[in-house]
Amino acid sequence: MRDPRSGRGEPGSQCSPRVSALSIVASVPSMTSGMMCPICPSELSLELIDEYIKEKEAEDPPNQVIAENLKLVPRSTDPELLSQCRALEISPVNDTKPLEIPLSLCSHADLGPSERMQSVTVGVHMALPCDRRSEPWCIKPAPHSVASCSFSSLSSNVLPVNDALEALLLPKPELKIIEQPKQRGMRFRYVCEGRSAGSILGENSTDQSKIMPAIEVLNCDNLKEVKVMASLVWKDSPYRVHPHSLVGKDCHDGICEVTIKPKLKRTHSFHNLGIQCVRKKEIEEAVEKKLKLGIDPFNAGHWKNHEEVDMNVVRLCFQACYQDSSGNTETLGPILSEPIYDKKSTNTSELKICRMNKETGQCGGGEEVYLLCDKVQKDTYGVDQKRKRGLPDVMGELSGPDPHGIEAKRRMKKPTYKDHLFSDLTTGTVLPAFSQLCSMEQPSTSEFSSGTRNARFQAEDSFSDYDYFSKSQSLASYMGAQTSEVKFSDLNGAQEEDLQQKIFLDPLYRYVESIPENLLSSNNTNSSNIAHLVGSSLRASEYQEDVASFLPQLPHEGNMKQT
DNA sequence: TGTGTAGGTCC
DNA sequence: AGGACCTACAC
Repeated sequence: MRDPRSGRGEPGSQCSPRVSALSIVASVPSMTSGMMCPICPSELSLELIDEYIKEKEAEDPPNQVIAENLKLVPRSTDPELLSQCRALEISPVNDTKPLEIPLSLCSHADLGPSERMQSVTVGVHMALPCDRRSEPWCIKPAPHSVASCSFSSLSSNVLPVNDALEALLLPKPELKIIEQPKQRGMRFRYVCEGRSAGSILGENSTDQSKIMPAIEVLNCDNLKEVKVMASLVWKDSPYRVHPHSLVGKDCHDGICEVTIKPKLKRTHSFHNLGIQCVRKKEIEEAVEKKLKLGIDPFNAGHWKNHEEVDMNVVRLCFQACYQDSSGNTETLGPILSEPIYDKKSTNTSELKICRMNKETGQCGGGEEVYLLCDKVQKDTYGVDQKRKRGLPDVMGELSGPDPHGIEAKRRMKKPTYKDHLFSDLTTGTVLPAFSQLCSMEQPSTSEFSSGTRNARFQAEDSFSDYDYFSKSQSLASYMGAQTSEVKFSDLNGAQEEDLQQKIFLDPLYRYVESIPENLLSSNNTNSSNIAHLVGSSLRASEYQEDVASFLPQLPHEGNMKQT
């Protein structure tokens, strides 16, 4: 068999049609056992190809570059092969039209129909549009790149013909991100913090198993080495260079450079890659420095209004370069990771529930659960999605026809607010912020305005944004999937009207919905219909962290306390 | 001028 | 790693 790296093979052996920088079209109406493959080292066939190219060169001068660069060396005079090779046809090639080589001489007697046609169009290599000429991945595109550098570099003076054809027919190397960075959870660090900037984790990383962002270079088996560079760019187009820097292992000047030896390993995991942020007043200086070093993957250039840049989010940008078999430098990328958000920033970190007034609810519904949250965002992260789920518009109520909740109170009789707080002291944790509100009787949303200033602001934030509760979606989804139908009449003592009052925390409400009928028998008393949020023995601050762990155990009965 | 908040620093 | 603190700035 043919060695994919050396391009050497045994005459007469079978080989698969290769595709590479040129489009190779194998149109084989029929295969004859014992035929020779022109791609394998069958010198006579190469001679014929050479002759054919010369003919085409005469007919088609614009493709002269091909004929100049591709000169084939005859090595065989096998008459049988000669007759087969006469069937070879090569069409002229230009930037848009693929070179077609019918592989009618192949000895693939056992090829299926789908294997007889192979065609891949690979255009002109995308050179990086930047001015970092000193760096290998910043090569300006040639004015008239014809079917890539790897093709134009073919020269009989430099390469044996098999290598030349190998270069033509191998798939083009490709740069790929195989492990995206974790988007949230890492804090950008200032230089003044005098510490490591930590490590960007991979999206699949867990506490038990650390996984780092990783890239892979595909189709690079024949390459000695591939240099990979990572830098930081804006989250959005035009993906300008970001003032923040990558720091850590293999980093310098705000970028990270590593060398991959594909014969040993085609992948690279970026360990100890941190993000060091610059102060706002240092943005311009940082950007200038990078641009002077030629770090500008998308050639997005200079930008004057430094307020434009979002300092709380970056993308990793990967580029790679390698030398082909003729010594020409080829580039891969740039490719972009998913955005990485600064954990410290309120605007980009995940919402966190710091405190909640209770973790249990009446099965009859109609209760309110109050959450105090940290990292409440004022952009619209996740809001639209959750609003579509039909959660109540609490802030909207304040500007609605019943801002004080008087009409709402008149319509329903619900437990007093004190009841909410103290109805189940065995599990609920009444926290200071709420204790300031305890004297109020069942407040409507607007009544929070009459609380202490601190509590009011916390409450407003919490209520307006409680639906950010990131885990609630997965919880709600799970519960949605588990929901069994509950007839209102089955709920002992509960009125349909009560049930139709959605409580604030949607997952809890769905939880109530999901109560199996056998737990809602007429023997139950009103007070027994208490739905407990699983993990309610946790302090509220611990609750959020634990949601994920209890989700898989959520069959109804096991998570429902009867008190 | 008071207040809240984002940015930045310290521990 | 992440909370606390300080400061500058916007409103």
